Order: sequence, then C-alpha cells, then structure tokens
Amino acid sequence: MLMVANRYTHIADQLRVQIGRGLLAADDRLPSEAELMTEFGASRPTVRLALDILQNEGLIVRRHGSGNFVRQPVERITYTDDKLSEDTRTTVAAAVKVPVSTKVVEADNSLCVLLGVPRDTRLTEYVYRSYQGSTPYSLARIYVPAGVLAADVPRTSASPLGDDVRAALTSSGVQLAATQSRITARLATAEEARTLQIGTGTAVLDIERVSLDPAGRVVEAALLVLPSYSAQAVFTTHSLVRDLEAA
Amino acid sequence: MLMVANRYTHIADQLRVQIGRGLLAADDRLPSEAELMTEFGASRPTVRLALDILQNEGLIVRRHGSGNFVRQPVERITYTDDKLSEDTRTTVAAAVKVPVSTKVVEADNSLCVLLGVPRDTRLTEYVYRSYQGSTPYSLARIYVPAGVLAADVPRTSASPLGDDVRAALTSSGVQLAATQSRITARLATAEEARTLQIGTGTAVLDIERVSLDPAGRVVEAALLVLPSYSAQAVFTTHSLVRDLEAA
DNA sequence: GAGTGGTCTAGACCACGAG
DNA sequence: TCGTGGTCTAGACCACTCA
Repeated sequence: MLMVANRYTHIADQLRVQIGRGLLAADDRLPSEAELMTEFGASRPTVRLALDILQNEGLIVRRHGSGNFVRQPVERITYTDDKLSEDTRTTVAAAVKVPVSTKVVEADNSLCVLLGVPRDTRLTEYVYRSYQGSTPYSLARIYVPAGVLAADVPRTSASPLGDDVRAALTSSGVQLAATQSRITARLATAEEARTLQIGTGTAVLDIERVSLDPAGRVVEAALLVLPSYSAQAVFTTHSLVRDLEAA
Repeated sequence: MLMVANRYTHIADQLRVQIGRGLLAADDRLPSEAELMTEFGASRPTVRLALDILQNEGLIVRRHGSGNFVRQPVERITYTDDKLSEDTRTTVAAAVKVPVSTKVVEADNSLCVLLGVPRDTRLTEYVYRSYQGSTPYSLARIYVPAGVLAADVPRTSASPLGDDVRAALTSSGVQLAATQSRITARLATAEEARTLQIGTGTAVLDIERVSLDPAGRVVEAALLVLPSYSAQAVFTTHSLVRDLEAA
C-alpha cells in the first residue's frame, strides 16, 4: 500500500493551504488549470484530480467557462430533533435567505412508500432552497397530504429546512405524536450537484423525516439534502427514568 | 449544462446492470481494465472513471495487482438511539463477525475535546471491526476514561458498533443520564479506505457519540465510521406529553 | 472570438499479487 | 515472471461564458 501522497493529493494540499491562509480569498478565482499546470509542473488530468478533491471538500466551486473559485465558507447547519422540546429545530447563521415555493403534486412511488399513502394521492409540496450569498447550500422538500389542513407558510423563511411547515401544522391544531428521522450518507446526484453547485463526488447528508399524528397517520414528511461540509445532525437522549422522577 | 450522460457514466450504467442481473455474481472478477477498453471501445482513463463510480456505490472492490471484483452485498446497519428503551442498539445481520481489540491510550487533541478531559488522560480503547465474509464493513472505536470502571467485554461480539461497552458499563453500576449523537457525512480518509476496502471517493456516515453520567461526566465516547451504502441512522421521537399522560 | 473548464484518447511507467 | 491495477503525461476536441 502506497503511503506517501500521490501527486494530485500533494497539489491539493498546497492549494488547500493557500486557501486556508487567505492567499486565495473567498470568491477569488483560482489560477486557470493551464496556469496551475505550469505552476506545479503537472499535466491537466493531474491538476484536475487535485481540484476534484478541493471541490468535494466544499472549498472551491467550478464554473464551466468561467473558472474555479474559492467557495464562501458557510456555517454548518445543525439538524436536531430534541426529544424533550418535542419539535425539530435547526440552528443556522442569520444571514441566510430561504425562498419557498409551494405546489400540489401527486405521490410517486418513493413518496407513497415514505408517507404510507396510495399512489397518486395529492400532496402539498414545499420546496426550500437556502442560499448564503449567491451559493446555495441546502435543499428541503416537505410534503403534506392534501387531507391534512395546512396553514399557509411565509414565502421566505428564516429556517432553511422547512420548520415552518411543522409550526403551521401544530398551530392549526394538528398534533404530532411521533417523528422518525432516517439519516444516510451518499454522493450527490447529478441533479443535486447542479442545484447545490457541488460535484457529483461530493458527499451529502440525506435525511428522511416522517411525522405521525396520534392516530398513526403521516401528516408531514421531509426530504432534506445537505452538503456534507455544511451540515450535521445532532440527537440528544435524556434518561427517561430520571425525567419521570423529576416530574 | 450537459444533460445526456457522458461516456464513463454510460459504461458504469451498463456494468451496474450486469451486476444487478447477476451476470456478474458476487465475488466474481470483472474483466480486466484492458478487456473493458476493447469491450466498450474506450480509453483506460474513461473505463477507470466508470469503475470509480461503481466503487463509490459499494458495488465493486478493487484489488491492486489482482483485479476488480463484485462486492458481496451487505445488509444495511441501522444505528438507533431510542429514547424509550434508553439504550443504543444496532440491528444487523446475524452472519457478522466482530473481533474486538482493547488497549489503553492517552487522549490526543480531538479525543480530549470530545470527552471533555485533559490531554493525555488515560483511556481504554475498544476497536470493533466488523466483517461480512471477507470484506470489512464497519469500524468503531469506543473510549472509556480510565477512572470509570469498565467490565471486560467479549473478544468477539455480535454487535458491530460496540454496544457491549455500554452494556458492560450499566451492568457494573455506571448510570447513563444522557447521550448525544453527532452525525455527519464525509468522504473516507485514505486510512479508512484501506481498512474498509473502499475508495477515497466513497461517502461514509460518521457518528460521534458521547454518554454522560448523572453528574455530567463523560463515561463513554464512540467514533463510528460506516460506509454509506451499508449504513443508516434512525431516530424516533415520541411526544413526551403523551408519554407522561400514559404514565 | 478568446479563454475557460469538461471530456476523451493513446501511451507510458510503476507497484502489487499470485503462480 | 507476468498480468493486474495505480498513476501520470501530452495532446486533442468540445461546450460554456463573457466581452
């Protein structure tokens, strides 16, 4: 097993240091790949492998026809589902813009499995795309079955992950008895890579969440896709015995 | 934006279908890269990009000097931290071997931050490496501060994620008051890629878990690294109000 | 149109693994 | 030793962006 770094890893390391030290500031354009070839005395495929690494770490954005740019560092989104406060919250930087789009769709195969409803059930879909500056950094789709009364949600939100929808549900009298979050890691799909301006080799945190009312019906489901370098999920469990004794 | 698949994606699709249909069975060797070049009429870098995709999906294992092999499909590990049953469990296939190695280490920078102890504090480290057949598929490191009494754990375990350690702690009288799990997605490090037989482009689920006793001291911390295609984390929240009323 | 990144090719050399 | 995959090169063509 080769222990010393190969060439492209070495080039990536050097560029990472330059970015870390601010020699290449946020939104700066990196030298063109041709310039990097001469700077490091390497061929283009080698240079591009190094850039792949930085892209997958979320350090650069590649723009076909324009150049490679240092990505604006983003605060990490924390997805939490705290058992005591009984609601799902996300902490996030204040300077986040989240436009919301709403439409009615019919359940496809994956959605009807997730929600436990028949195919072609009508669902209200809320799509949240959050941006920090000009770069997108999260994608959230929330689904509410048409039978469930859903109050209107704002057109722009302070929460990137669609917490408004659950808030609107509870404020309109819908009780949430149980919530299950399923978290996986995977690489971005081609479509996600486009909308999130990341590479197909970038890891994302994939969160599927369903909320049930006391009767066991699904009243809300969420599909969250978060680039790995800008997200984490935190779950805290308090001992139930201790809580009950305190009560 | 180019919508049609590029060449290497197309080759990966065809090979994926062959694997899915069983034309290439588990543990079979794929045609050599030279053979794939002629089969698809592509150059070697293009063929290798296609193989990269399959490797990152967990479908093949690459063995330098030997060939590329179809990976044995594995059952997905589910990491759960259920509030009501108050312990951390993992469901996993029965046919899993988990050798355990134990030693005493001193806390480095990241460990003393995680555990909230001074640097160079002595810790007992349990390393769990789980295998299905000959291929490894999870890596777990559990740390218990030397001050905390830890009963011995078996040399081989049925649980790939080190649940034995928590069980040993509670059975020796240590109370666990709160547990926090922090979940992130990222690409495998070079070292993890070697031990887990995956590529450095493969996504992994990274779980950091700390458990506190009633006094707020950390009595156990776990670092879990799970290949994305073989793992998920599931958290269920039940409404506390409803639980208290039922009690 | 000029410059950029995205893709692909043909060929080379090296490191590893198994007979 | 020989076939395998791991790395790197030099060059080409195309697609995209922007002046």
